[in-house]
Amino acid sequence: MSEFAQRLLQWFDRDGRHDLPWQHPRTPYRVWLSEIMLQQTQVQTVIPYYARFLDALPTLPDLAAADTDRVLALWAGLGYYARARNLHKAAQVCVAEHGGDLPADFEKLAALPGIGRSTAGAILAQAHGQRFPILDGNVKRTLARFHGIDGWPGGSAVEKAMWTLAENHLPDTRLADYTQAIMDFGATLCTRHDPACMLCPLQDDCVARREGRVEQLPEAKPGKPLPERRTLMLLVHDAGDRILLARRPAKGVWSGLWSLPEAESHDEAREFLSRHAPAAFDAGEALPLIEHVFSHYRLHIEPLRWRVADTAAETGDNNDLRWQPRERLHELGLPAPVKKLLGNLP
DNA sequence: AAGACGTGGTT
DNA sequence: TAACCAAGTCT
Repeated sequence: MSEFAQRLLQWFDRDGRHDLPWQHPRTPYRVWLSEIMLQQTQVQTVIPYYARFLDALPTLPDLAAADTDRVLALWAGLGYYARARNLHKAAQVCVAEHGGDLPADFEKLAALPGIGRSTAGAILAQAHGQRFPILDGNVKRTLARFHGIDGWPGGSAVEKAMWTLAENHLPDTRLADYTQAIMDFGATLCTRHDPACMLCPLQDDCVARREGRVEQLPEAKPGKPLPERRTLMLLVHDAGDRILLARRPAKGVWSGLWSLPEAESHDEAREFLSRHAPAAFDAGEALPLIEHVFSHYRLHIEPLRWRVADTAAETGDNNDLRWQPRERLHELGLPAPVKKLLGNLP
């Protein structure tokens, strides 16, 4: 076994994390769910979502049979909602084509929506002990430093080289532990800022350490200014404390979630109101502005509120609009700023 | 290849 | 506070 893997495994046995919720029991479904939730998301954030999700949908067939709105409600707040839609879809494919189980074959696994090369490797290694590498942010940071690799790891050339290195470092045994070990190593010791090099089992052979470039590697993604966008959010509620919600379109941000109806202008808002809540004829009450920051743009939200009589509680045959009782908002997935806005409503 | 896709915490 | 960061995948 390579010295690299040997040292990581020894470090893991003493200093790794052995009590994460998805480690006991380490079934394919539980590992899969954890890997999807953990994409671009930290352990501390995931844990409460993971527990709630698994409690509601304990098995893969449960997930496959669940209503989409229920799945999105369980995911709401975690972000990157395509993960939830793909998870749901993949579960249905597993039931339809793989006997209700996640396939234990790399090609079949990676063909499922939401499972890329790294996640497929993570599942096979952790749930089945198969010998596949992963290449997540932890591994990229570890390899960039250990080998002194320049360039942003998101670039294709650097990433390709790193896949090869990741593969070459794999041990012949203990693949589940090794996979967890290198993630724990990156997450708790070889951290982005202030890594604990003094405690590092690889410090003697680390190129970045030797060259004093630990804080400089890996190179950051080339930055760009955030574009700004704005929208009006129309908060219409009736005397029965029902709130008019609109389903987000299939394309774009928050797709599939339920949110407040939006308009680009006050004229457009007035037009929407005249169609769906004709009792609201005044200008609407301006609520405090909200600034919501995404990874790719900054959104300025101008919320406007109308109170209408409950006679307005009709949406006709429009499936993308509904009057939702306030006490049943938790049954639907709402975007974080919308959930916050409705939760803070006086 | 580069951008879309969330959110909350840290610096 | 603005910028950066965290267990990627899809198009």
